[in-house]
Amino acid sequence: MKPPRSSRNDVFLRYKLWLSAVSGEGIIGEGQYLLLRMVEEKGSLKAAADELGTSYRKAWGDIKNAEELLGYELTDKHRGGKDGGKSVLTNKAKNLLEAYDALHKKMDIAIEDAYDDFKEQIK
Amino acid sequence: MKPPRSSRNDVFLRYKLWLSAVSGEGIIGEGQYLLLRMVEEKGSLKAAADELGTSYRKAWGDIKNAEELLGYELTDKHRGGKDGGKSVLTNKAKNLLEAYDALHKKMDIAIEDAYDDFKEQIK
DNA sequence: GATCGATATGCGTAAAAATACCTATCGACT
DNA sequence: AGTCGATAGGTATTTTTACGCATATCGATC
Repeated sequence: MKPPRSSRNDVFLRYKLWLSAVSGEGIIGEGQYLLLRMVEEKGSLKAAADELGTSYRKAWGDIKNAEELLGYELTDKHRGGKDGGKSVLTNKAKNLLEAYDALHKKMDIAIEDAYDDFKEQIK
Repeated sequence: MKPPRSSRNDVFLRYKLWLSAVSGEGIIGEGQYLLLRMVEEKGSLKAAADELGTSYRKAWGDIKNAEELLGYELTDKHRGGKDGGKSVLTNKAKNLLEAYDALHKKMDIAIEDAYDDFKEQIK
């Protein structure tokens, strides 16, 4: 019995989805989504960055950038205290993440549907 | 009468869709799609690259890369002759472009549908 | 068989994006 | 009041990616 002939050079479909400003500049993509979710879980930006294996500098810059483009804060930031400080998601941020989640789920379903037709068409 | 409050920091949804190899390496994205369509129209890779404002070198490299990953030729290439040479899309390439088109249309519809819900959810 | 222009490809350079480094500041807690 | 660790942010460095340059090759047409 022969193996399917497309086993070696098989193609896959990938996509990226992100929020952008009118300028085209990216605001929230997969990375920022994960970062914000991690902030939510860890309670601090530093801990989130460490956990994701990225630098604090980048994480901080990404969030600041997103906040500037959105025009509102994504995290409530606190310095000082025994633990040095903390970051907590704003309600708007939580809302945004939920919406992003829902959006991504819909797109995942759409692409899965389309993928079958696509493969049929190119074979 | 007040303008809608989201006129300045409005957000948009953007997405990219591409074919990738198992390795994750990109094969065909928007750029390659346009390039191949232009080759189809112009009958030569050079003319296509010129028209799109990119270099022949890059265009050639992109197509070669895609062909290697796919495991088949996207263009029939001819050197010599009065016009120096030409490139013509293979049937497989035409097929692929059609499938890519259909896929993109479906995704455009899906994202348009999801966008309304998204905006409602974050406002 | 000489010509001409597109295909073919290596390689050096430049532009851009990501990452790293460093130093300051804040404030709840002890 | 002193400490500690996270937030804050400027600047340098590295890595990646694209672009440009140069040069060879091919072959239908004349």
